[in-house]
Amino acid sequence: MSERPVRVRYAPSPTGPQHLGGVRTALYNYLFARKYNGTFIIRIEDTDQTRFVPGAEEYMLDALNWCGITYDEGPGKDRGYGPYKQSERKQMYRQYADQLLMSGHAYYAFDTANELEAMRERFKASGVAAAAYNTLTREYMKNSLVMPQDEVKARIENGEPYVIRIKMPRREEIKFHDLIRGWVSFNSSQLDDKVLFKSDGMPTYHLANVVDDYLMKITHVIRGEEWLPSAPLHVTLYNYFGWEDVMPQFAHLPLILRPDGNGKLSKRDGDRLGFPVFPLNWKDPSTGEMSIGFRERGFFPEPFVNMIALLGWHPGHVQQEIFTLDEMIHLFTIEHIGKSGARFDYEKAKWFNQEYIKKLTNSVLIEALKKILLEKGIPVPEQVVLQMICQSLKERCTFVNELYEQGYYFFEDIRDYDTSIISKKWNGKAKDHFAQLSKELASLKSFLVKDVEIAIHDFIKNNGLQNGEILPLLRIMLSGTKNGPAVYEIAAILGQERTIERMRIFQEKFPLNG
RNA sequence: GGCCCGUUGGUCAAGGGGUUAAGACGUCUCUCUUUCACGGAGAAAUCAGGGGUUCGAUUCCCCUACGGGCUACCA
Repeated sequence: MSERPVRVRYAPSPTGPQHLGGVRTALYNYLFARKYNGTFIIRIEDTDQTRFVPGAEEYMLDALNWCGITYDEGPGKDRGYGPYKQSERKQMYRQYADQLLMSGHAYYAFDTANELEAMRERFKASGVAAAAYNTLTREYMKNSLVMPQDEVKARIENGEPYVIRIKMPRREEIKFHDLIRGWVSFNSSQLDDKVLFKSDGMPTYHLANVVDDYLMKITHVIRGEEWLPSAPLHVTLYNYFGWEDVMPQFAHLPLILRPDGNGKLSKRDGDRLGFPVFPLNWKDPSTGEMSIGFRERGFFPEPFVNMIALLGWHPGHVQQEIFTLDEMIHLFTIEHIGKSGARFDYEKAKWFNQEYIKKLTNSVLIEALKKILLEKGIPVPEQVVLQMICQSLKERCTFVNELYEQGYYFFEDIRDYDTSIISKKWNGKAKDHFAQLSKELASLKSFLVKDVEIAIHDFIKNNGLQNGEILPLLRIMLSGTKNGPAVYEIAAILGQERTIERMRIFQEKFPLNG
């Protein structure tokens, strides 16, 4: 069976926006498929209509698209194995349930929700280990295993609601080899008779999943660790159907944990700690509540994907952390996926984005900056100026939007002045010096960074001054802030006219008490 | 509670019977720049605990502790 062409799938259910973990599962499937020239399939598992959230499916597709994770088969891309949405495959599942019914591996059950609840209470009270519908308890319940044939028939004909449950073997060891965890074994006596087919005519995840994986010729099931406990059920299903020889190999991924405290990462953590957990913005259709996405926060897809890939996977000996998608495809192996859950670290996530920005060509940044300015209705300076701004700011930015936030004074008037320097250094003597410096700057024929730098240095030297007497104040005059690029760069970007202008405005605003 | 999975610095992690136990993020120090950032040089910080096996365990086995997942007519 290892000779079968690799076919893997990412199978989300549209019950809400997918977060980091979902994207990572999709990514690993994608990397695996690409690495082995296989097929990456997306299948929508929407068998539970009650939990359906409008927009969730589109969101997932958009998010994957943003990440550059492309799929070969899936919604809108039928290659003969479709449809790829379980609600559209509804009619296909019943026959498989019937097959199990016929072979005695499944049975009808008529218990109501209340009766099930009562049973659980009863067994819990009597101290029975597993208060579940299982090999022990099923003979006390209302099902086709204990009812006379004609009663079963009558109930069904009367339109009484029923479910179809799997009949788990009594006491068998069920083991399978997990690509990440090695051999994992369960005793069937610990497992319960899960519902395969619901009273609403839809299969449950378990049935649909196994049937679809079989029909779609899936060779490797790469999914979250939360599925590990139900894997023996799936293995049993493969056995009951007689599909052992084409059973996919399993790989159960460790979970992504919250940065602090206990438990897995959730939307709440993002809200509480102030970072995104979703790839894109998500507006909850029922509450209208908006959650910020990595994209909107200023992440580029490349570093986002890079970061997420390394949360649980590492290429081994390789002394490298920044990878392109292609590099990851090349290096990816399931063997190098870790076994333990990884805590999400937003600081590290930011680092990936920052590294990416530092390596970005100015032209890409210029486009991004232009977009921001346009959105804000701010006049866009000429290309050379944008070029200079990006060049000076790129090493200071973690996110693109900081190009604007940190350098807003290039586009708009100074909002406020940092007074700590002013109160310390702005005095009568300084005022005289700056009046003089202003004149000298105004007389410059050329105002390139280098020209400004030379002029200022000469001025300082010729007047027997210290850098500290001029530079910090000039910086405040031109930008209002203590931080930022070299003053000469700021001046050159502003241009001669505006530089002089800002020096003048400053003197007006801070006339030294009268 | 039961079942299953896991445990190398604060975080991501490499390694794997004999090593000074990599690297990165973060933190701190110094340096560059009279700013911030970048860059450069350093520092602190790890094999959960206890038993085995072995000449020798971080590495293999068992137990305990801790963490996590599952325990629905949800996926």
